[in-house]
Amino acid sequence: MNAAETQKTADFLKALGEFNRLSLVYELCRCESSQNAMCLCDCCSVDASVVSRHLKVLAERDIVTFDKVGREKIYRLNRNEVATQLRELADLIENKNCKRGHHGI
Amino acid sequence: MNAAETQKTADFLKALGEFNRLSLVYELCRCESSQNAMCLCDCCSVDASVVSRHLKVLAERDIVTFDKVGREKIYRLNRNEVATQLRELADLIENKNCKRGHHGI
DNA sequence: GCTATAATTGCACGATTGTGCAACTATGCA
DNA sequence: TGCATAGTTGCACAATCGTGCAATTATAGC
Repeated sequence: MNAAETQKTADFLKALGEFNRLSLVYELCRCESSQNAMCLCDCCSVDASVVSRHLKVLAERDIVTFDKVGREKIYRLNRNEVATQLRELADLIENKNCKRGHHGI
Repeated sequence: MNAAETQKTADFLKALGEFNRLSLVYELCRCESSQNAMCLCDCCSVDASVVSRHLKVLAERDIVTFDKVGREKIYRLNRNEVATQLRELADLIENKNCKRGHHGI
């Protein structure tokens, strides 16, 4: 596990590890349909500019994606990608794909 | 998903979402045997006091546990618990256990 | 064109966080 | 009893972060 990979994983977890951002993720998770940013504002009681910045962070980590429709941005959760990343980390931590080293099992 | 649960999950992810803390987790993951704090210092080049604080954070979130042996604290990773939490979140995000709502699928 | 709405950006500010150093506590060992 | 080692804590500081407000950009609709 090199430093760049570790940093990337840490950034991913950090993006999810903030109350309002995780609330946005849950909100997108709950709704089958995609949501624009204004709609997402309702789920966490902060200014629209704050939601905008949080969504930007989530998009930078590929946790959410959006389509631009007119003047709106329609966000959706990257369910598979996020779930896969979490499961890969879970597998790693359970040592399912660690090479067995000098100590043996 | 109530606020307290969301906060708890966010705190868990935040604890993992820092470079040196995640490095400590990886180090504990890599070694089959448990490690004391001084040994863990080697994996991230920071002061011992910093490692001490990071391990405290990880222990508070039940990511690691320790046994006190003499003047040493022998740390081990709570593999199953951490992996389970990550997988539960993955399942939630993939909507495996969300009730299908007003929009239908 | 003009106005309303969606979203972003600049700015400021307070709070939190990661860090190193020095001092401290606690335990093992001679 | 004295010294060495493991680990923690207090303090200070810089950096990051989350936030609100005001101004700005961009687009839809009249």
